[in-house]
Amino acid sequence: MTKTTHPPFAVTVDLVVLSVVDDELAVLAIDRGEVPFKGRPALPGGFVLPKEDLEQAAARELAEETGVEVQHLEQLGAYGDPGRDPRMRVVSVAYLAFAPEMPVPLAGTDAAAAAWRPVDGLLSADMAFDHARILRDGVERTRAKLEYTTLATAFVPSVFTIGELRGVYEVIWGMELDPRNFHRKVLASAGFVKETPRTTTRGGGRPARLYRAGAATELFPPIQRPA
Amino acid sequence: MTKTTHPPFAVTVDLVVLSVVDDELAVLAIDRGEVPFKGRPALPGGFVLPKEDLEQAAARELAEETGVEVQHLEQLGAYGDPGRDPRMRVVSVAYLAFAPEMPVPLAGTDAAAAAWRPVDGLLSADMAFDHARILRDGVERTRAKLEYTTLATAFVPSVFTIGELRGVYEVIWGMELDPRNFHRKVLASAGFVKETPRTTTRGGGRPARLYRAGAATELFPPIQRPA
DNA sequence: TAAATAGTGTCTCTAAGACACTATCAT
DNA sequence: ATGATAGTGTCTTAGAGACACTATTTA
Repeated sequence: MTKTTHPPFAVTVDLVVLSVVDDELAVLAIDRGEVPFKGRPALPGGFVLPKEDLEQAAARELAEETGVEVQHLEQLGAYGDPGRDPRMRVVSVAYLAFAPEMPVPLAGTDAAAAAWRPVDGLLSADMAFDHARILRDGVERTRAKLEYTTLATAFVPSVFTIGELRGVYEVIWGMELDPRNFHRKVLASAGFVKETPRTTTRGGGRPARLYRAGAATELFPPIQRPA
Repeated sequence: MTKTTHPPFAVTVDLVVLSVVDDELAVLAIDRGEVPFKGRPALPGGFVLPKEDLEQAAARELAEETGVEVQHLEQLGAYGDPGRDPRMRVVSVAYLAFAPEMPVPLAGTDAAAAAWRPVDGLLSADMAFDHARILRDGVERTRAKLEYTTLATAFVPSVFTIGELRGVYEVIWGMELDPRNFHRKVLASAGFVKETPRTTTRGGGRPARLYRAGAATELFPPIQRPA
């Protein structure tokens, strides 16, 4: 390190929390109540406190602003262009998380406007700061991770059918998958899903076997994304 | 964002610059001249200036501290545990870069000790701060990227043989690869390498055709890493 | 000559994609 | 019965890995 004096920065965390709602990829967003970017959609987030680590800060802000709790937070990257916040020099560390379809998040004390919003609509809207870029990066990472990890199970309830799991892939990849080949591939990927004795007819048609998430976190063989 | 006042942080960049030197994976490291961690090996890096973006800061620090210039810098992640620097709260954004085998870096004005050091040895040594963790993350990212990108060509001179390219994979993955299958796979991956009319006997044995890097950045089909 | 590396061909096996076919529900 | 979704089987083809074999150099 150089001996240059260290200019002061603010450090924040921002959260990209994704879910599949009504067959659309959705993200938790708030409407900004203050300038700058007043009234514009933004990702939840806030300042890191002096004694907490970055991931703790992300979990705290998520709970405070949206009432949502997630199992796993994954760092997406740091965003620090000068001028990304017009008030001061801010470096934001973005985190990525996933939630199954769930009721409207409990609006906390902080930002009553927290809600699931379709990602496509939000990316066409004018998001605050560089949040559109962060969101795009989060979606891209998510699409890639579906291929070689068991991430899809984070988007469905604890008990689910193969068809519902396929729906997650279809919504996030934005394409239809062959139900028969998908079925075979999921069962062939060791530890992806674990059979339960139960079935359901909630999708209509022949009753579908219900599964739980298996022990694996990496998929082998992967579920490849068609070109 | 919350309306909490924003505690002051210092923001730095750290660099993981990898190369293959003498058939070993090596990283640019300096020896710290000051407390804390005086005399211990560390990654090059330094404070981000008020008006520069993070990647610019990384490129500047790399040039200042080591005299090395690289074509491509890739963000590895943010490291911000409280206590990672005993002097103050510092969030460091780590960048990853690659260089072909080259002479000892020109020691700059700043840290005359900058040198290529074998990664294995450094990870056993006591690196300053959390630099061992950052280095490990950088190596892991590099191993993964060899599979599905043309990254390996960044480790060889502009003109190279398939055998030399295989050497990069073998050193970074720490395993031997079948020369015949590797050869076939490289040529089968469209745009990975571009034939030149020349050959060389610098490896001994039958003269090997020389290639340049091709136009592709992603490999299809990938060069899969054996289990 | 032997030893070394370069390069081609061939065989087997796995898995991806296309899709025929059967199974079991609701209406 | 029809239509929907679930699930199995079969065929073709791409690509991974094992490895026999040939080519061309240096010592």
